[in-house]
Amino acid sequence: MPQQKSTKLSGTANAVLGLLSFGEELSGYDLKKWADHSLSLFFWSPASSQIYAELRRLEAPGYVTSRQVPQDDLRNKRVYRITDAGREQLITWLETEAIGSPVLKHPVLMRVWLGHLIESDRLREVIEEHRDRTAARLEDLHRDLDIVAARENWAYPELIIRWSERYYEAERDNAEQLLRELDAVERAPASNGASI
Amino acid sequence: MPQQKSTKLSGTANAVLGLLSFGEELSGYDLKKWADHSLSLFFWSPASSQIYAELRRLEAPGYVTSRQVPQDDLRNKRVYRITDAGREQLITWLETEAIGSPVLKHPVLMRVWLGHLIESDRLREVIEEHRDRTAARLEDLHRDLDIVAARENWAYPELIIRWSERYYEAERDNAEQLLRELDAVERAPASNGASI
DNA sequence: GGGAGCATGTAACGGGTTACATGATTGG
DNA sequence: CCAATCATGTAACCCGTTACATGCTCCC
Repeated sequence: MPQQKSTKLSGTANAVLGLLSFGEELSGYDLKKWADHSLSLFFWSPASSQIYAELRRLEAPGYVTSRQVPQDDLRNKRVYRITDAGREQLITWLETEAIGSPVLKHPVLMRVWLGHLIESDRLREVIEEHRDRTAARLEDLHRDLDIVAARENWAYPELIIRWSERYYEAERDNAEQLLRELDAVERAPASNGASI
Repeated sequence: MPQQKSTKLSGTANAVLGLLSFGEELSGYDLKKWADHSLSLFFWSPASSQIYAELRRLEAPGYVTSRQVPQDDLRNKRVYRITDAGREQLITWLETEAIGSPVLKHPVLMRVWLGHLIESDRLREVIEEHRDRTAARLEDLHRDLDIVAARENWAYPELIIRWSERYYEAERDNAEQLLRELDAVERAPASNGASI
């Protein structure tokens, strides 16, 4: 086994390893979809092209193994499985990697922040859309919960989904509250000079 | 004025322009600190080196102007001010740039997700630390609110801080709830096989 | 005297995205 | 038959970080 000096893996590489750490054999394609539903809740969902790249990067030092799956059709499909070395690498990463503070990139709030440059009806519209998308996402999430809860050994992912439900509820409520406060600001005695 | 074809600005460049859109003359150094307190709430805080780079990139097409400020000492300080063209650019960006969904990068949740690879006491510790840091951050934020509320024309940034307060409160409560659910999971009839 | 903060950068690097390419199968 | 989905990648590019360099001044 080619156990060369581990050239430090990126966060994304470890995230992919994490996806595989639940024990299933998955293809790059599977991983992408899987990532869209789980990873995206607290990390982000890497582009498919990167997932394939990471898989190759993980296979070289032996953190994953792959095999070609014979399909009934002519398509070729390659599935990956985590190795003991891979699991160990992931554990070490979790232990040693510094835990930074959460980072939020929120395009809607960016617009609110720059509210003095946006027509106020448009701003309200953006927030309302966000609130509605959040509510919709919440329903999807609830469906995911049922799926995950049915599985054995998925207690921790279930906690993530429960957490995310609370998170999205708060997001929805915060948007609602924001709309109320926006009303107050805009009917206030012209304190915001540059406002449109 | 060198109004060349605008080579599309990055999100960060527009964020810096946003910081300047409140009308003050600011140095790169100021902008960095300013960003740490406001931008970081809903975007992220760029490295200082990048702020300086963006400023140069913004000055070339005339979105900002700068002037050297004579100090009493020998240090040289350059302050930047947004131009009309800059304000227009920012407005256009806000109107045309697609509003993506929020992205959250949350190292603590990543650990929860991979709870089956972490010693359970350690996991609990990580969450508790996160809860406490969040609570501390909440107090800082409350101080920022007073500062911003005292200013004229800062109604929108004030909304952001209010939103962030609610956000951090939810984060703190979610962490607390997570700890309770973690108890339940770990005293449960061994459903999580690979657990340590 | 020395450390913290002020102030501005450069160079190298890597990580990740977008856009594109290819081709097969399934379902309406 | 056409769109959607399955499935895997390559190449170009940019964005942003890290690490470093420089030198001042204020305050203990």
